[in-house]
Amino acid sequence: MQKLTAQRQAILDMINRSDKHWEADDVAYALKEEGVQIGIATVYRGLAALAEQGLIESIQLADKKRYERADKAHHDHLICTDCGNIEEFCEPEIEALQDKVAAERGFKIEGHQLLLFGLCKTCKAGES
Amino acid sequence: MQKLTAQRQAILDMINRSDKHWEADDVAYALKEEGVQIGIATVYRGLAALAEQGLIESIQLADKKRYERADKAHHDHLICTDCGNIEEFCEPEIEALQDKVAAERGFKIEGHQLLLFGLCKTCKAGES
DNA sequence: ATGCCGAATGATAATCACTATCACTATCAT
DNA sequence: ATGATAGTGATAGTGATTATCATTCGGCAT
Ligand SMILES: [Mn+2]
Ligand SMILES: [Mn+2]
Ligand SMILES: [Zn+2]
Ligand SMILES: [Zn+2]
Repeated sequence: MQKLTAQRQAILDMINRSDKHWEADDVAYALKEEGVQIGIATVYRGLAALAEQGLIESIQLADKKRYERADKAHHDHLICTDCGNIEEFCEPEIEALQDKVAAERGFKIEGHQLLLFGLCKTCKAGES
Repeated sequence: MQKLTAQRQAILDMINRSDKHWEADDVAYALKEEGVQIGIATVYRGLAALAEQGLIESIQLADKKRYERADKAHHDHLICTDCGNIEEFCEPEIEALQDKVAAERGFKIEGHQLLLFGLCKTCKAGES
């Protein structure tokens, strides 16, 4: 079974003290910054282990995974294709409709991913 | 500008004559099967070019891209985590709510991706 | 305290989908 | 024909992630 080692605790603390959506490299770099020595493979394994235990959340973007705190209510994401900023939103009506769609087909939902791509307010304002 | 070469026409025909969600390898293999010789890089480039021209649709799954016919109305996907089967659904109310969420934030939507993961009817029935 | 065992670590090799490079070819306009 | 432009295909490279493997750590039974 999974252990909460010093390295994993350091990763968990790092993620828990911000609202960022972290990628593995970011975590490794930030830990190195504050003097925690940890191999990149250990970061990947730690993130996977913590997510599996529900101590952090993971979201799958196009190419890479991001991790965030697990102590927030469920939400989905708006991703700015210009600056990369990620906003969060919660829309219970959408979730309910997803359940309806699945129920109609005899499909048992285990999870979902809703990503809205486009321009955030700031980037939209600065368009040519 | 983009040309509709013989290779790209072959890719397009292959995709248009089925309802599958193709990955690049599948297309390359199927073409080889029917005697069309085409390099894998050309398949990747052809798929990207056809999608850019709107002649086929692309969806981004966790790790790899899939391509499908473009002559269907917009829809999202239910993905069986057991057998890999992909079902389609269309739910205008969800699309409308997405627009509402974005509008509230001054976010300009350029695209979205909604994936529902879980067990299809068949796989749900055969669970232990 | 000592030894054992499963899990974790970290350096590094490997994987996998995809993209870049590059020499060559096909197409089209003059 | 000539040149410009885009495409092709073999292959090398990329980047995120995972596998390998020798070494180390953390309990726990003796
Ligand atoms: Mn989030
Ligand atoms: Mn589809
Ligand atoms: Zn932005
Ligand atoms: Zn299934």
